[in-house]
Amino acid sequence: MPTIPAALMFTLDPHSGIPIYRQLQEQVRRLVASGQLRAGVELPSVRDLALAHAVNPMTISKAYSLLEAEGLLQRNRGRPMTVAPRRRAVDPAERRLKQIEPQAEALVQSARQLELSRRELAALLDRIWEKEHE
Amino acid sequence: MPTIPAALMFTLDPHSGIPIYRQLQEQVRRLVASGQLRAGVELPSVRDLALAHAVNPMTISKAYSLLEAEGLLQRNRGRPMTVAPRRRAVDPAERRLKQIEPQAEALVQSARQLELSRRELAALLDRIWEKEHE
DNA sequence: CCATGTGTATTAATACTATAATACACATGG
DNA sequence: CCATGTGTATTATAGTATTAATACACATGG
Repeated sequence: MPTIPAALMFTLDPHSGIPIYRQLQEQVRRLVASGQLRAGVELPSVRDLALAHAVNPMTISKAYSLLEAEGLLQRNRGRPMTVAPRRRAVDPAERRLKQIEPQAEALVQSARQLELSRRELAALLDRIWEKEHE
Repeated sequence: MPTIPAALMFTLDPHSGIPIYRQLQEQVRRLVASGQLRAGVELPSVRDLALAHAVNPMTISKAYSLLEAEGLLQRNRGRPMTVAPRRRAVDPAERRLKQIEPQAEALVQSARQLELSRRELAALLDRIWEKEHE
């Protein structure tokens, strides 16, 4: 039996303006890319996730379906979704950096529009990094 | 006559998944907060912006209306929108940092889910910062 | 066998986003 | 005066996002 509710691996905010299914989709992508979700691992059930985050089950299912279409997840009839077997177990750092790049570019643009210095931005990120140390 | 098309102050991407009107809204907020758009300055016309970014004029108008409701912009019948008079000309760094915080938190979360190190993230941001040096 | 657990398909309803084509009220400069 | 420039209101259409309530097919453990 799972002692830690796996449904809490994810952060879903219905009020963030970003579609819920896409929040989930991107987080799964990252956890798989980093190997925190390895091939064969079962994902939280649609109903559990939906319940834990007060969201409609079909919204979760939509994310799962898209991830299956991407080849990241594998559907198993009557059984939980699993992480699909992959060529590489873990994406090399270069690929993972590529994945986060657009988000980083957007942040830099915001910082410049706010006329923050590079050091102010770096300090902010350090502070947040510490605050969320696991 | 304006030599530099002011419409290009903004970056609008219809395919980013973020509503266009909100992209514009947030960018204006930041430029005002930093004083790059000072009180009294006229904003690009709805039609110019719409044309320059291949977007519907009403989408721009929606952003302007929301910004006017926020008190950041001022409508002048028959005349271009202007930046509203403000108590402070420029937000102090603290307020500007507050404004970018959620975006920074999201980036840190992504980096952690990708199991990037703090230094890898910092290096990426430095690289992007240099690349977009004005 | 069957209760319980998977994910999914279906259909309906609602809200938000964006486009489109007009039309209007107002201000300004020639 | 009036062409031209503002922003806006209106109406309609389309696509997307989300919720909701069922129902189904399959797998597993007792």
